[in-house]
Amino acid sequence: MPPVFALVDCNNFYVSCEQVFNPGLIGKPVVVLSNNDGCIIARSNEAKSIGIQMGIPLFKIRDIIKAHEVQVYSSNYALYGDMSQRVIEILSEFTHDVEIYSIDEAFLDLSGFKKRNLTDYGYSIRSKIRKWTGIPVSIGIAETKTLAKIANRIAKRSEKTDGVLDLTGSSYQDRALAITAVEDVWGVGQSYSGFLKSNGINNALQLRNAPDSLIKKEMGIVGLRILQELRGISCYPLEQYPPPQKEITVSRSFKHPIEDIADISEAIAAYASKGAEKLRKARLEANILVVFLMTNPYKRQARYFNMKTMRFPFSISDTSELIKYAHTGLNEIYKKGYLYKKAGVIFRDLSSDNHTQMTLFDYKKGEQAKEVMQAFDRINKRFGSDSVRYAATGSTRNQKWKTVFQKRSPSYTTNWDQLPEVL
DNA sequence: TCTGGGGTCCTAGGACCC
DNA sequence: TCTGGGGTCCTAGGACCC
Repeated sequence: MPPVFALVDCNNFYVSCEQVFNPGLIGKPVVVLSNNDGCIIARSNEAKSIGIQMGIPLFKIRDIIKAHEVQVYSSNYALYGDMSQRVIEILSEFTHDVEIYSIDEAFLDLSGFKKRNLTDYGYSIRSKIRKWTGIPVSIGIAETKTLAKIANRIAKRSEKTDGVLDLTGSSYQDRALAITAVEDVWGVGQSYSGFLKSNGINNALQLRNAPDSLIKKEMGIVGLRILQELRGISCYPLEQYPPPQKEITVSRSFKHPIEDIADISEAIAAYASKGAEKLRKARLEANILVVFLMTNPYKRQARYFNMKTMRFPFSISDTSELIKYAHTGLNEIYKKGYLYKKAGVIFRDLSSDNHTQMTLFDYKKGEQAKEVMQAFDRINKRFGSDSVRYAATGSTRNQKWKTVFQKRSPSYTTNWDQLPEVL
C-alpha cells in the first residue's frame, strides 16, 4: 500500500503574519526584509505581481517601492515563530503523523485516511487554520513528498483548486507534471535545471520520463531519487522525530564594514554566546568550533575569507570557554587592513550533554560551571534574552556590529507590552 | 550608501593504517 | 609498459532546501 503525504504550506508566511495583526495591509503590496533590512524574503501576491523578485536587495528596487507604495517590514522572528507554533498545534489535532519541515511547512502522513475524501479533509484543515490563526495555507496531497510539493504549488496558484489539490490516483497527474517547470521540482536548483534544459528536459513530466542513466551521470543518486519520487515511488519517509542536529551556526553580516579587531571580537563573543545558549537548550555539547571572517563578496575591493577549526579536549557548552576558543581562533585568522562584512561561529561534532568524559579534578570544576550556566539561562528565560550577558560581548553603546531592524512590527504575541489594542 | 541566515546531503581526494 | 590494495576517517566543495 503506497503512503499518502500531504504538504501544508503557509502562503507568503511572513507577510501573512504581518497582515493578521495589521489587516490594513491585506490586498496591498507588502514585503518583509532579511536582517539589516537587506533583501526581500517574503512578498504578498500583490508585491509578486508587480515584479518584485525573491531575494533581491532592497536598494535595487527603491523606485518600484516608491511608485507602488509597497509596505515594507523588517523581519520579526519572534512573531513568525510563535505563529508557526500555533499552526503546528492545529495540524496535530488532525493527525499525530506530522513532520515540521520548516517554519512555514509541514508534511502529514494521511495513509490512514484513504477511505475519506482527502480533498474534503484538506479543506477542513485549511479552514480551521484560517479561522484560528488568520493564516491562509495551501495543501497538496500525493503518494510521495516530491509529488505533494507539486500538488501544493498548483493548489496555491489555481483558483479552481481553492487551496487544496489531491493527486492520488488522479488522471490529472500527468497534466500537473506537464505544467510544472523543471526548476520548480523539489531538489532541482539552478545548476541541475541548466543541465536538464540543455538536454531538452523542461518540465516535470519530461523529467519523470527521462532515462535513469542520463540523470545518474550528472545528478548522482540524488537525481535518481527525484525520478523515483516523480514516478510515485516514495524515497523520503515522513520524519516525525527528526534526527539530532549536526551543527549549530551563529553568523551575521555587519550593516557597515568593520576594520577593528576589537569590534569583531565583541561580535564573535556575542555569536559564541548565542550559540552556547542554543547548545544548552538542545541539551548538546560541541567538540569542534569553527570561526570565520570575511570581506564583502559583492564589492570589488580587496577580498579575504578565512576560517579556523578547533577541536576541544572534551565537549563543551560553557559560554566563557567557548568565547575563549572563539577569540583564539579569531586572532589567528584576522588580518589588519581589510574591511570586514561578516563573521560567525559554527559548532560541530555535537554530543548529548549527559556523558562528558572528564578527570575527577575537571569534573568538580565542570559541575560548578554547569550551575553558573543554568542560572544564566534561567535569568534570561525569565527576564528576556540578554538580561545577563558576558562582558566580552561589549557595551551596549557600541552599535557598530549590531543588526539593524528599522521597520519592525511590534511583537504582538510574545511581549505583554506589545499586545495589539482593540479600540 | 545599501546584497540574510541556518541547515542537510553527497562526492572526491588526502592522510593514515595494515 | 608495469610501480600493492583496501579500508577508514576527515575535510572541502558543490548542490540543494527554506
